[in-house]
Amino acid sequence: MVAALHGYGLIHEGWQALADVEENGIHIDLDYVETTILKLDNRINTMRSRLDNTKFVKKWRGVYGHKFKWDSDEQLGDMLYNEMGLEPIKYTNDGGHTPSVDHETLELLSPKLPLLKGFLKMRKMSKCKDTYLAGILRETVDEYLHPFFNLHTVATFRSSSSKPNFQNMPIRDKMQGELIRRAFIPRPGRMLMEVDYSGIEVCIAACYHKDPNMIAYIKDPTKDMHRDMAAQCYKLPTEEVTSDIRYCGKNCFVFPQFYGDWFKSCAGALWASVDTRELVCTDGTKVRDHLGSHTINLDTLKKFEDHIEMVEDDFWNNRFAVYGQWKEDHYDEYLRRGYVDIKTGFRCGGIMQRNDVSNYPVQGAAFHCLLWSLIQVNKELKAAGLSTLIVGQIHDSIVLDVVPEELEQVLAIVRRVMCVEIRKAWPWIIVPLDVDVEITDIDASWFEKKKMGRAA
DNA sequence: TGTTCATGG
DNA sequence: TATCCATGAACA
Repeated sequence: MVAALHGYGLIHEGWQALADVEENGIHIDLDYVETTILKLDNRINTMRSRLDNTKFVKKWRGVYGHKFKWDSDEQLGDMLYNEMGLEPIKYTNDGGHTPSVDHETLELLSPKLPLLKGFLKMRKMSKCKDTYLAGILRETVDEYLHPFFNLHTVATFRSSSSKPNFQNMPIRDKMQGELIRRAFIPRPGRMLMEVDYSGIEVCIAACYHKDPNMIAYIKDPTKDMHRDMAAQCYKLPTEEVTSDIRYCGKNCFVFPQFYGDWFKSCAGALWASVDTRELVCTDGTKVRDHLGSHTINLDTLKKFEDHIEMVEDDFWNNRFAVYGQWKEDHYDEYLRRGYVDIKTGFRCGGIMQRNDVSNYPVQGAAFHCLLWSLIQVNKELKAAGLSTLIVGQIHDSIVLDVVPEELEQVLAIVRRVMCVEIRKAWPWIIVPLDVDVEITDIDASWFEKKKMGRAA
């Protein structure tokens, strides 16, 4: 019943389905947006007055006079590194000429200059006000926001979103997530639901390289790659790995390695996280003390780098040797042919960096799983005469505005299409695909979404 | 117009 | 040889 879509057809039907999504639009609490902009404006002004009384800002104003600007990174860097004589920690991407003033840097400098914490808070508030709330307000018409979902802008054949970008609304920072996502509400009497593919890029990568150990990790629910890698990186037994420690293994080692990072960079990030996240084992031991207890091998960053170099070697030449070999073979194939193909019917050509050659086909095909599903779900919702609507899409997730009475039927459609039908249409998907579902109460905002149990 | 920073997957 | 893909605001 579900026809296989390929290449052009996928984009054509995807574009039609996303046009429906754009037309549907998402409901916005306009009163909330307007009052929150005013509130943030006041808070930012209050913070600025407070900072105006500090020696640092007085000096800054003295140096720059009428050219003083709160948001000038160049002026801030000049004050910190020239006027105050602070030691640069890292540099911007211009060949080592400009010392950075980004969040990580200011955080590290804040013990010497506590008011920098105020600048960091101000930046977060300004971002919320000027990028997100202002964008939502500017683009909202009659209480509905209609972000664009483009299929023609991205090198990997992923989608993008603009005016406003619906795909980078804050969520990692809880305060910012709440400020912005409270603006997104369901249509009256309805609920917002978000369905996302779990670990889709890892699953799709496995369809290319077919590494048996990776496939085992995906198929066996008792196995956990990120937990195991965190344990190996921090030299811990797996029972001592907390969700915080696992998070560091995932985001400081596993994903960077997949994208082509190398051990020195990973070691630095893993090492720094021990302190910045104050990692503590299940049994209460501090990870810093645990690493210190291995003084013979791990008492310095250099020794830790050596350790992570061995972990990296084991990762690519032992644990995921087939994956590692695929990366090499795949790159050689690109050098011979001058292009790489995506399993969903697209060709990436031209001059590509080594990492791009293995990353593009995975990123593209992973998104196409979401796109294929969105097309089918959209069709089935219409065919069944349901009033539930798709109102957004974020690379590996679909956002729906759900009529409560239709919830069970919608869930059945979504799960069948996303986990079952897609594998019939695309037999090259050789691992199971799973979804996570989050949903709000009736009339509750996007911020208040909660995980939904499998039973429901 | 290009750079830096901040936000997401 | 050295972390992938985006959008967007402010500044110079």
